[in-house]
Amino acid sequence: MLDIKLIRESPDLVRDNLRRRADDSKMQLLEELIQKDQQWRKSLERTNALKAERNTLSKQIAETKKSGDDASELMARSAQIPKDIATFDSETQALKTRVDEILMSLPNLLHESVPVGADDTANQVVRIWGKPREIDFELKSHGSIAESLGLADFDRAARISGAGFYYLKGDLALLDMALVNYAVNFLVERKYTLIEPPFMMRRSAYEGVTDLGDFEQVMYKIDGEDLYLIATAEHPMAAMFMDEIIDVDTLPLKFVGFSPCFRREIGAHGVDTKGIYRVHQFNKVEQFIFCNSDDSWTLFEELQGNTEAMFQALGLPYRVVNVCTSDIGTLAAKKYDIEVWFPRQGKFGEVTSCSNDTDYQARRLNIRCGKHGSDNKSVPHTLNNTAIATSRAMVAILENYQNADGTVTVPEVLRPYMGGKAVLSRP
RNA sequence: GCCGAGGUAGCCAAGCCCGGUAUGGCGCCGGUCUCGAAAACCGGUGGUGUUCCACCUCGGGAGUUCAAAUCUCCUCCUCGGCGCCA
Repeated sequence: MLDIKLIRESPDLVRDNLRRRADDSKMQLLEELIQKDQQWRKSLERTNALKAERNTLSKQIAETKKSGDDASELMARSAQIPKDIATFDSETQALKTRVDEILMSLPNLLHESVPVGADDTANQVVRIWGKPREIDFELKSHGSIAESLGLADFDRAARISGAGFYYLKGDLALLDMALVNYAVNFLVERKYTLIEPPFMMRRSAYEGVTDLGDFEQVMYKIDGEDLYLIATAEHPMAAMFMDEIIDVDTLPLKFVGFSPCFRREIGAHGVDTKGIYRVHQFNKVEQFIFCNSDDSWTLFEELQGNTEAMFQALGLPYRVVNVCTSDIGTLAAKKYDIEVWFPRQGKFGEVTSCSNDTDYQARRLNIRCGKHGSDNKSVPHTLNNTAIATSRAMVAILENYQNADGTVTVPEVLRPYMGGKAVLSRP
């Protein structure tokens, strides 16, 4: 959520920023917001004047009665006011409701370095790390590797849960847990506090952490309950301090969360996406930070550095892209994606996403920072980055580390988490 | 799921029966004092607006009333007990 004061004081700054997204409907909403906000303030003023009159009369009545005099004339005058107040009040509230509604639907201000573009081809490559292995045999897709080794069962999963689900078996299930443990240990060593969050959230909390469109497109709702399955551990970590004031001396708060992630939308199917590339459920280790506004750009690079260090240790070639205006979404001011090399598809694919949401997400959640009782409270910045989403990471490992004989080598850093195992083998 | 008790400012409480517009303590911020700190004392410490002023705020909503934290109804949430349970 944007600061309404910023919109009042510097509407052109907001307009110019929004123009970069080339979204006419949002621009119209902004203009409506500016207009309705002015009307709301006028309406509020009139309503308040009436309430002031009522309060004054009320006080006089109380005093008159206390001194034993007759207050019936004052009471008769006062009796007219509530009707007028009710009329003005409902008008004021209607305007305010609309103002808030628009405010919730406007996107964050973009950082100046975000590239402008109409689709993801405009994403800007920031750097490339590593070189794809030279492979002189016919590459298999991750799904057929896993199936032929007996390490995954997609058909039975589809029968009992539908497409987009999976059974992982034996060493592949172990690899999943190894990736989680590796990422958690890596970040705990760097002083991030491990969080195991709730896997479901109420709507009121969820509206603060994400785009309203996600409710229709992405999230699973529990039937008959006000509960949604989380799409990422980012969400419960962000909402953790909803409606609170964080003691400024404790910032920055650095967390590493672990959770399964549930998502309805899985997109296109195909021979290379059969398996665990696009799924309704996957495990993910996620980084999250609350910090002072001055520190967020430094910490943004720290989060990105953490994840790159892990993918380097895993020996997976990747590139980093600066995500463009059409692809960045509503919350982030800037976003880096890591795209790992998928040899079978012969292209880079997204495996992590690092966002600086500046004060936008915290304001939606009504989180402030400062000292209790002091005047200078402000809105903290929030940042999030994937550490490792195990599903995509496993696809990358299966494809990049596959051998001519159909086996898969285990990346060295993961072996301590797999009982020293160097090769994935049939159960 | 059933029964009970609760929800008041950053935290803890009072006020509710009997309606008259938010009371105290802790914490925190500022000041006095001090070489500095502690203590003590003084002031401040929810939100909004056109900020010397006014309005709103006692979980949320509706109602009664000139006037609601207080009375009535609805609703949400939390805690405790029972039930179920890894």
